[in-house]
Formats: sequence, C-alpha cells, structure tokens
Amino acid sequence: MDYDSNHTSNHAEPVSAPVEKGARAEKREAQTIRILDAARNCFVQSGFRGASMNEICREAAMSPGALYRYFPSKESIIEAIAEQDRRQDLMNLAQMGAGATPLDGFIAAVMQHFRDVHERDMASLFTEIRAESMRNDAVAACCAKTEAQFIELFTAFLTYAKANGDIDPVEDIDAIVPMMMALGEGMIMGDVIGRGVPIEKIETILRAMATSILRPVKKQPENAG
Amino acid sequence: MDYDSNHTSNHAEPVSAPVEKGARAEKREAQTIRILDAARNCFVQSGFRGASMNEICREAAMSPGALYRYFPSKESIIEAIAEQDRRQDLMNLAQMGAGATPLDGFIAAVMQHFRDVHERDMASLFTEIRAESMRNDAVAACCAKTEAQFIELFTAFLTYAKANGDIDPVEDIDAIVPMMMALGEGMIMGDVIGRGVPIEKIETILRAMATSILRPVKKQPENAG
DNA sequence: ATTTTGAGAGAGAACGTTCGCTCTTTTCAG
DNA sequence: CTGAAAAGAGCGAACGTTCTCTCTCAAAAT
Repeated sequence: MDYDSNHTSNHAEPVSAPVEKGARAEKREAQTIRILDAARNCFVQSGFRGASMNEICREAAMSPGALYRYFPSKESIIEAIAEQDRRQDLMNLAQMGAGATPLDGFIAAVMQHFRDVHERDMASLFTEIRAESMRNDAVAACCAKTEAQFIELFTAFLTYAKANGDIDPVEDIDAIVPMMMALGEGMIMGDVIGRGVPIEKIETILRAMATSILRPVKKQPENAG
Repeated sequence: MDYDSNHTSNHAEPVSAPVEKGARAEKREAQTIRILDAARNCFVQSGFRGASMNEICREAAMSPGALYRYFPSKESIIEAIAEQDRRQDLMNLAQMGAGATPLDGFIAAVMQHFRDVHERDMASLFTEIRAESMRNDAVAACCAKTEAQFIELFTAFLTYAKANGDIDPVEDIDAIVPMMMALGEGMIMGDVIGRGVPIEKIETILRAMATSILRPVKKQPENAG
C-alpha cells in the first residue's frame, strides 16, 4: 500500500478530475475498510450478536475511541457488512447474461457464485445475515433491496430468453424466480460444495432442475423412442 | 443433562404400565414445556443471543431462580429448542413413505412440512438454528444427527423406489439428496409461501424439479410427437 | 494554529447466574 | 392419623462480568 504516491496540491482541486482524493480521505477510506474486514472476520467466527466491539477492535488493531470515529454504532457496522455482502452476491449473479445460451450463462453465474462463497468461507456470514434480516428492519431492507434487484434482473433475463425462443413460453415466472432463489440460497447455506459433493454433479443436477422448469425448446434426442 | 429423574418407590413399580408418573414429575414436565414454549417465542422474536434470560422469564411468568431449577444455563435451553425443532422437522418428513407413488408421498410430505413451518411462523427459528450451528458445536451436532437420519431415510426411500421401478435407476443418490435438502431448506428460509407464491404453483414447480432428477419411468403422454 | 486521529480508561447499563429465603408438598416414624 | 423433618419449587435482589459507547487528552497532520 503506497499511501503517499499522490502529489498534494495546496490549491483548489481540478473539477475535471473528480476521482482525485485528498490523502486524508484516502486514509479514512483505508481505515474504514480495515474495520469492515476485521468485523467480517469476527462476525463469521462469533455471529453479529456474539462478536463484541472489543473483539473487532483487537482484530482491527484499533482502540474503541478510534473505531467509533468511523462507525457510530455496532449496528451500523452490521448494516455495512450486510450491505457489502449482498452487493457482492448481486454482482456475482449479474454475470448470468454472459454465456452461449441463457441457460449456460445462468448456470455458469450461479456455479461461480457458489464457488466464490465457498472459497471465501462466507456461508456462515450469509446465513447470519438472513437470520438477522428476520428481526432487524435495516438488514431486512438491505436484503429486500438486493433481492428486488435480483428479481428484476432474473425476470428480465427470462423474459428476454422467452421472447427469443431460448426457453419455453413459461408463464409462471413470478413463481419460478423465488423457487430458483430458494434453491440457490439453500445450497449456499448448506454449503453443498463443502460437504464433498463433486462440482460437476452439482452442476448436472442444477441444470436438470433449471431445465425442467424452463424447458428449452430444443428437445434432446434421447426421447426418440 | 444429568439430573436424577428416577422416582423412588417403596414397592416394585408396575412393569406393565410404565406410563404412570407421579404428580410431581408431571408438574415438572409441564413447567419444562412452559419454559421451552416461552423460550421459543423469545428466540423467534430476538434470536438466541438477542433474547435475554429475563425476557424468557417474563414470557414464562417465572422468576430466574425458578427457571434455573429446570435448565442449568441459557445454552442448555438453546440446545433443547434446537433439538426439539429438528426432531419436529424429521417427523414431518418421515411421512414421505405414505403416498400413492413414492414421488407423491415425497411431495406431499415436503409440502405439508412447508405449510407447517409457515403456519407456526418457524422460518426465522429455523434460520437462527442453522446460523447458530455454524459456530456452536452442540447445535451443530444436533443438526448433523437429524440430518444424518434424514439422509438415511431419504436414501432408503430412493433406493427402494429405484428397486421397485418407480424411479429411474439414478446413480447419483449421494449428490441428489443434499441438493433436494438444499432446495427444501432454502424454501423454508425464504418462506416462499409467505411471499405470496400460490401453493399449487410451488407444488407444480417442486414436482417438476424432483421429477427431472428422478425421472419416473412412466413417461407422460405429452411427448408423443 | 487548527483540525483530525488515536489511545484507553471507564461510565452506565445489561447480561447470565447465584444465593438466601419462604412456601408447599412429600415422607415417615410414632 | 399426626406432626416433625426433609425435599422441592419459587421468588427476586444482588453478584460479578461483559457489553456498547463516551470522554479526555495527547500526538499527528495540515
């Protein structure tokens, strides 16, 4: 981390380059990230309620007085972590547009997301966020927002695929979307990858399930009996 | 849990009627149930960590001193609630054997389970238990035990259906079972019913998904092209 | 010189748990 | 059956700990 590579200008900053940040703001942002990283570690290990502010301070190598300059409360850290995590989820899944066929793109994005969550060991954080969302309005709103965006994304995706003839003219999109989301969330919570189920088998079964409710127009030749 | 529950009888107890209980033991059991019911309500509302012993005492209309005669710690109440909930889950799902066809029995049991969890508003408790199981060894062991029993049940069910010709001779039972469980757990966590998706549609999609990976031998006539 | 950052003691509240006590029920010798 | 003793159930104040968050003051940056 090179914290002083930017030249410091002692007069007005150029309006045409709004990306430039003062060294001060830069440091502040770095500290914020440091706190969030520490908090995430603690939350993974002990849960939102179980992790204490002292624990987070120790992990961030920072005093409470310093930490409270960046976040006004523990609650606000929880919200920030939830928001960050859900945004990451959405970004992973937004890749579903890229693929030879819509189904391929969807499966690839979902599988990549599973792998990502598993590798970064975020299954417990995800479950913690969902549990918290059941009784914490702010976290619930955060989840609802991300979910709405995903539903919009996925619905548009299906609508386009349908109009394009890539999937059957399925009518129950409003029911299919929550069911597919439930499958995905269940697989993350249960950490199916971590339980030793081979990734290829996961993908095969996932594809069979998705196919069964989207029913691609092109029938496989296996039914020619 | 090692409290002495043996009642002392000054003559031989009737072996043919072991159901008989002293009035004392009966009251004790009733109080235990009262505490567990109160605790469950509090945990649903505030989570395991968020609910305080005072809160539980108030809900159970009992003083701390009295409550601690029945449970040695808050931790033991959490474990008892988790155990109870998971056992209920298993009992619901054990009904899968009853049905015209294996697939019908399976779908019926799963749907009944969804309805049960939704009506009793237990989705958040379930999610809380799964989150807790990620960092609490006792709760994790409880979940693992119930899960192992379910896997055994479901695997035997599929093996029997396969041998009987009711489903295709599918080979990946070890991968299918966790995937189906993930779907079920995701649907409970997401409370698909509560989000307004009509139950008939849920059942249709669930059946399509299950069929796609079990592939009943009897083909529907819709493919007669 | 002024503002920002940080340390860390500790305030004040809430937590899980315990203790001493009272009241009720059961036991059992006389 | 009677009455004393033991055991169990229940209460609620209080304990020691831990929690989140604040305050003061010094160092650092600008």
